[in-house]
Amino acid sequence: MQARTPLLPWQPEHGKRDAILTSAYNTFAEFGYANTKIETIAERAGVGKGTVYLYFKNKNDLFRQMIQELIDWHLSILREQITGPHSALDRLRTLLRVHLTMLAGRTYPFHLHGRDIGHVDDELYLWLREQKQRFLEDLRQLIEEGIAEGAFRTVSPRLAALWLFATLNVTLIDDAALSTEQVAGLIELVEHGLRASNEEHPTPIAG
Amino acid sequence: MQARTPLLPWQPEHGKRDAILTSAYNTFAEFGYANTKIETIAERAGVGKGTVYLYFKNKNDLFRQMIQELIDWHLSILREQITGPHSALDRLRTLLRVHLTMLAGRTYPFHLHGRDIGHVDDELYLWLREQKQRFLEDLRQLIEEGIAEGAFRTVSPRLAALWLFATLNVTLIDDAALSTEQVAGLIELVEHGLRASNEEHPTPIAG
Amino acid sequence: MQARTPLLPWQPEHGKRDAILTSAYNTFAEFGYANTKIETIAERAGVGKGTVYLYFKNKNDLFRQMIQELIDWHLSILREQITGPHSALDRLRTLLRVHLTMLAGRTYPFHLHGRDIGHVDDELYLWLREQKQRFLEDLRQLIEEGIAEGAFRTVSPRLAALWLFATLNVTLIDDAALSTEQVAGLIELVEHGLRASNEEHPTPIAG
Amino acid sequence: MQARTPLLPWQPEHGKRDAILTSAYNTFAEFGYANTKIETIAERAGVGKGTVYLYFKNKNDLFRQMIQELIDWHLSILREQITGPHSALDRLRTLLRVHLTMLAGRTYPFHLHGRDIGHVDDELYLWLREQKQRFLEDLRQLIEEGIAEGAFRTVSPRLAALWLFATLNVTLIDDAALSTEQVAGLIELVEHGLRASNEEHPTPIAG
DNA sequence: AATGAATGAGGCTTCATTCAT
DNA sequence: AATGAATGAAGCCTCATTCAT
Repeated sequence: MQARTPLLPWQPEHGKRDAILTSAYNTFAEFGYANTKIETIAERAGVGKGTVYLYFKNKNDLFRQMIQELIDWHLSILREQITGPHSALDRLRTLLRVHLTMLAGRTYPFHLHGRDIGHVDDELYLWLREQKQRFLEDLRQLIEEGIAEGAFRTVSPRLAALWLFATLNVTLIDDAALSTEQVAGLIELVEHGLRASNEEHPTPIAG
Repeated sequence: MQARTPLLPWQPEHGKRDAILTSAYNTFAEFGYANTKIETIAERAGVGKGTVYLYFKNKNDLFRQMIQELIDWHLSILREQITGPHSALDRLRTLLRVHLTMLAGRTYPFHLHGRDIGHVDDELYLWLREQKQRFLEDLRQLIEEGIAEGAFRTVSPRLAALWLFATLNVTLIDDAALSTEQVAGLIELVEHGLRASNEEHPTPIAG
Repeated sequence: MQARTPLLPWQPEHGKRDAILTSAYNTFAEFGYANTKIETIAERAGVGKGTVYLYFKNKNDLFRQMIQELIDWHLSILREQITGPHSALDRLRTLLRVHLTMLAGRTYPFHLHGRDIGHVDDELYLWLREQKQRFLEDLRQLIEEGIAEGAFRTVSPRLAALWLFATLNVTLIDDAALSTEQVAGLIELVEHGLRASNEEHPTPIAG
Repeated sequence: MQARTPLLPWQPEHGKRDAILTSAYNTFAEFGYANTKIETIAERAGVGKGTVYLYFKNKNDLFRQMIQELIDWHLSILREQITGPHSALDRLRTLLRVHLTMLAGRTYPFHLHGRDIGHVDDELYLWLREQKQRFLEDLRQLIEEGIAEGAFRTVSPRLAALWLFATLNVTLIDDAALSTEQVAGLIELVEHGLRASNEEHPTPIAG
C-alpha cells in the first residue's frame, strides 16, 4: 500500500544535486559523519570531488541540507496523515503505520529528534529542535482531538505526544524491520495506552 | 528516593582513571565524538595529555570503555528493578521511574541502543547490540511474567519489550527533564497499554 | 602635457584580448598574483572563464604577457624621452617627469625591476632582467652624454644609472601620487646629485 | 666593519621558533609566498610539519611575524645610525652604508615599503604602512637637522625623505651586491643632491 | 568563437599518538 | 607514573584547466 512511497526524497537521475544527496544519505548512514569522506560521497554519486562543492558550500552544509530535506519530506508525509479528515484514532493508526513502513524499507540512520546529529552543526541543531517542537504540537493536537471525540482517555496531551514520539523511534532499536503483524501489534499497544476504557471493542483497524 | 543514585559510575576523586572517564563522558556529551579532542578531556580531567594513554589504548578505546561502563552500570541498576521480588506491574513501574529519574538529572548524550555511537567502532557496536538484546530479553521476561500473573493483556512479549525500550528513550526527545508528575503520567500510559482490561482499578503504585 | 598618455596600453573596447588584459592588470594589482582567480578576471572583463584560455595558454601566460606588454609600452615611452634630440639634462628632466606622471594617475602594482613578480615564472623573471639591463644601459648612456656635455659631474655612469632607476620607484613608496611640485622637487634633487658644480644656476625646468 | 652584524634577526640554534623563522625567510625569499609550502619550510628547519603550527597560527601568521621581526630588527639598526650624536651628514652617510652593507650580504626578498607583500595580509599591510611612515618621519627629521646645521640645501624635508627611501632600495634593482666603492659612490651622489651649494669641497668620504 | 559545468591535483591544517624527560 | 613537545597521516577545500555544447 505504501510501497509506492519512495524511500528517499531524491532521485539520482534528476541531476547531480540529487545524486549527491542520495549518495550523502547512504554514506553518512553507513559510516557516520566523521568517518565519511567527501571523496567517497562523490565517487558513489558518480561525480568528481569538486562537483560536490558546486552544489554545497562544505561538508557541513551538505549534511545539513541532506538532513533538512529528508526530515522535511518525511514529516510532511506524516503530517498528511495527522491532519486528514478521518477520526483521531484512524489518523493515529495510519500515522504509525506509514511511519513504520517508511522506515522499514531501509536503514534509517538518523533519529528524528536528532540529538546525535546536532553535534555536527549548531544551525542544524536548532532547526531540528524547531521541527521537533512543531511535530510534537501536531501530535498533541491529534491527541486532544481524540480526547474530544471520546476515543482517548483524558491524558495529558503534551505528555502523550512525547510518548508517541518516542514510540515512533521504535524501529531504530532493532536493526530488523518490523513485520506487518508487528506494526499492527505496536499500534494496538499504543491504542490501548490511550483508549478510553469504555471503548472495550475498537473497530477493526482496516475497518 | 533515587536522589542518592550517583549520576555517573565514576568518582573523579577515586583516581586519575575515574577522572578521565568522567571528563570523557562530559566532553563527548558536549561536543560529540569527532569534535572531542583528547587534549580537552585531559585538561578537564586535570591530567596531562600523555596520561590518558597510560590508562587507555587510544581515543576509541577510551570512548568504548566509557560507554561500556556507563551502560553496564545503568543496566545493572535497571536490572535490579526488573528481577526484584515484587509483582511484574510493580517492577515495571519502578523500572520506568528509576530509569527516567536517572536520566532526568543530567544530559544523557547517548541512546541506549547506540545506533548513533555505533559508527565509532565495530567492537562497541556489537557489544551494544548484545547488551540491547540481553536487556530486551529481560523486558520480555518481565512482560511474560506480567501476562502469567494476569496483570497484562496477552500481547506479544517481544514486541511489547521493544515498545517499552522505545518508551525508555522518551527523555531524549525533550531537552527538559520530565517532572515527577510527567514520569507518573508516562508510567500510567504504558500501564494502560499493557494492562489486562478487567483490571480497571490498579493498586496504587507504591503500595 | 602628458595627460593624454593613456594609463594602460590596452583598450577594452578594442576586443576581448584587450578587455582581458585590462581586467588582469587591475585584478592582479588589487589582489596579487596568488589571490587572483581566473574567474574574477573573466567576470570583470565581461567574458566567460573559458574565453580567457582562447587567448592565453594559462594563468602564468596571461600574467607574463600582461606584464611584458605593460613594461614594453612603458619603457618605450620613457625611451623616447631618453633618446630625443635635446640636451642630456633636458632629457633627464623629461624622463623623470613623464615617468612620475604616468605612475601618478593610477595604482601601479608592479615594480619595474620585478623582483616581486619574478617569483611567478622563470621566463618572465629572465625577461625582466633583460629589460632592466637594457634600460640601465640607456640610462648609463644618457649620463655619459651628460658628462660629455659637461652638464653632469664625472660620476660612475653605471652607478648613477642604478641610482636613477631606484629613484624612479619613488612613487611606489607612498600610496599617494606625487603632486606637480613634488615631481619638480624630486627632479631638482636628482639634478643636484649629478650636476657639474660649476653649473650653479640651471635654467628653469619648464623653460 | 659591519661584518659582525648578523644577516638575520634569528639564530636557528636558539630553538625551533628561530629555526622555523630562518627557514621561512629563506624559503619565502626563494619561492615567493604562494609557491612556498609549509612542508618545505618545516623540512629546511629540520622539524615536522605540525611543529610549525605549534609556534604559528597558520601560514599567514608565520609570514607576518617573520616580516615584522625582520623589518623591526632592520629598522632598529638603521634608527641607531639616524639618531646618533654625529652630524646629520655623517649620520646620513652611515645610514646608507649600514643599510647597503646589510643588504649586500644576502638576498633581500622584501621591499621595505612592502607593497608587494601587502597583498598577502591586510594586517601586515597596515603594519608596514605604519612602519614606513614612522621611518619616513625619522628621515625627514634627519634632513631637517642637516638643513639646520647648514649642511644641506633648503629642500622639502618630506620629499627628500621619500627620495632617500627610494634610494635605499637601490640594491633590490641589481641582484649583484654593491661593492664598497659603489656604496661610497652612491653616498656621494645622494650627498651632492642634498648638499648646500657653498660647501663645494666636502671632506673625502673614505678619508 | 564562446561558454561554464565539471574535474582532481595540490596544500593547508588538525589532532591522535609517541617518546624523551 | 606523568608529562607535553613533536610528529605526520589524513581529509577538506580551492581553483586552474578542460571539454562538451
